[in-house]
Amino acid sequence: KLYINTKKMMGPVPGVEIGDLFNYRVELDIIGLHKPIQSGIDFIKQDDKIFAISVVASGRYDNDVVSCDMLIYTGQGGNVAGGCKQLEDQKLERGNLALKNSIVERYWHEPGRFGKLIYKFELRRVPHQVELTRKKVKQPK
Amino acid sequence: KLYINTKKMMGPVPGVEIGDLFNYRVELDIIGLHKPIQSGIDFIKQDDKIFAISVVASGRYDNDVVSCDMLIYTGQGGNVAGGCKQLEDQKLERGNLALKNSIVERYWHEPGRFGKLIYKFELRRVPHQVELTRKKVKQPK
DNA sequence: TAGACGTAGA
DNA sequence: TCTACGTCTA
Repeated sequence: KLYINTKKMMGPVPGVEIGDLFNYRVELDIIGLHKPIQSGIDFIKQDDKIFAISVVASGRYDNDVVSCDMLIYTGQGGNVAGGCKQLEDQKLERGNLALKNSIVERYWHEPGRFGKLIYKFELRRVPHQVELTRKKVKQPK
Repeated sequence: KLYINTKKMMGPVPGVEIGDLFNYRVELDIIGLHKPIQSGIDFIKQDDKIFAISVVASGRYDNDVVSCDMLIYTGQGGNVAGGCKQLEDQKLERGNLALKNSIVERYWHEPGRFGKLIYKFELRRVPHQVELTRKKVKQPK
């Protein structure tokens, strides 16, 4: 059972369970799981500081799933409009800064495919989190 | 009253009246008024030739409303991904070619703001078409 | 695979 | 105003 959430908040989203599958980003927006329509990192401001509350890894970026418990998440920024090419170094701002301030085990930056700096964030599964079970979902045409 | 149309066709779309207002491009898609989600020119292929069946002028391009009966519609192409900058000459292909093949009074090309060629298409209202009456619509937040 | 008059939020 | 792990069709 899903609820409609319009406000951003930290912590789990009521009605969403581990393994839930979605077809479109706007679905995440509607149920409040991840509000940005395109951006991969959602964050909120608290006490003049920003904190990440959710990330999306849809496969568009070169993330690295080290194990079922660890994900190396690629930072944002530096891309030309429309994506594809890294034209500038990524900076520790916006989503990248929010990740640093909150849920990240460790982070660093390294040169990417086009020689520009890319931030990497090591995300770890919550200890003893219930096991992921992929639910079947009807795919669009 | 609106109908759901899934097939592209020439001519008027049942249920759509002159002056109807829409908030989102996807609405045009759903009712079959204009299928492309982003592209401004929709077209179909007939007898190995493409013909334009609808255009969208949402204000993003530098169109020129000469009068309530004439619109100078800007062609497509040459833009960097994400829009904004004209990097190459537009070509007489895709939507531009489709417009040339169908509903256009006359067309030409000229250098745009960035010195690259831009196609212009003169569109004229159907003679004695019923007058446009803007309908009130509730705007999103 | 690339092109396209998108969309919402910071 | 600019960014952003979109989304569809040709």
